[in-house]
Amino acid sequence: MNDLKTITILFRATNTLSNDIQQQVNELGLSLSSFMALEALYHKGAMSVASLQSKVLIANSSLSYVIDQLAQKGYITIISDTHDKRKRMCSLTASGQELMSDVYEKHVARQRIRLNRLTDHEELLLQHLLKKIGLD
Amino acid sequence: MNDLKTITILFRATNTLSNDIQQQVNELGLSLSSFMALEALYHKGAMSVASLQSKVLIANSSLSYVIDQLAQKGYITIISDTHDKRKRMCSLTASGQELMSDVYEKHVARQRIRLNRLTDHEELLLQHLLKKIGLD
DNA sequence: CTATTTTATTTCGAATTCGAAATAAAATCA
DNA sequence: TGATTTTATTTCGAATTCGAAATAAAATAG
Repeated sequence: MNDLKTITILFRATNTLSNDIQQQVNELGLSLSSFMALEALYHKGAMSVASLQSKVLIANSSLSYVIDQLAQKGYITIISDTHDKRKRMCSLTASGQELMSDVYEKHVARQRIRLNRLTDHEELLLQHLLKKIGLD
Repeated sequence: MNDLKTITILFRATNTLSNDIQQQVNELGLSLSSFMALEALYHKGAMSVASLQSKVLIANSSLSYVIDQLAQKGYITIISDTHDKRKRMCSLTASGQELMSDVYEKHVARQRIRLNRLTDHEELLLQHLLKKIGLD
């Protein structure tokens, strides 16, 4: 192997999936980044901005903007940590919870249709191969 | 399988690779999009804006901006097609050619280091699996 | 205990990105 | 042919994104 065809195919696959998700979440008035932030909070519960950043893979300056948007829409609250005043904890509001419980199952169902083109064995294999090249 | 872990891993891997490439091409004063456009022209030769768009996977309005930047830097020329005046053909200038022949091999070498964590067989398998979920 | 370094986050300005509307030329239709 | 539709591309304004600098609090060092 001496070309970058794999990268082309990887980028193209990611583009297809993320466009599809983006289209869905845009109907909720959310960007993909915003949705991923909500998703992290929905599954892992309240966390600091830095923790959230490590989950959603966007620059810290961008994340400030994103969480500000989400707070303005009333989906999350951001409060300073009592013990470490540098930290600000993000958590879903009732409205954010409600949004995600309305929407998340449909999101999974829709994306699973695509992923189910693979057998369980193939899907695990794909995960394994992606992890190998995705580290660092 | 009933979760979206695969998508998380896919996005994370793509993020890692694209950040790495981005970092390299930023040193040349190029964005990832600009570099991908140059790459397409370098390998497939002159083509219309629409053809280029199908290769680089960015919105048409964004591509207008990108090729304008590249033209301003002197890496490409954009000329109207004589036969179909709607079309505008993009092609590398001598300077653009020179840039890519200086830089492309290093780019491949660097990315191959990462991809070579996989055997040839695994890499072909990864391509196969990604194509399955990447269609549409 | 003060000074320095590290960690957490935001602000700022600039670059990039997008969708929708606009423009213009080619193709098709009636 | 003239009218309409389709195709190719750009322009516009707004949203998102980033990197670098700024801010502020905690941790560490001397």
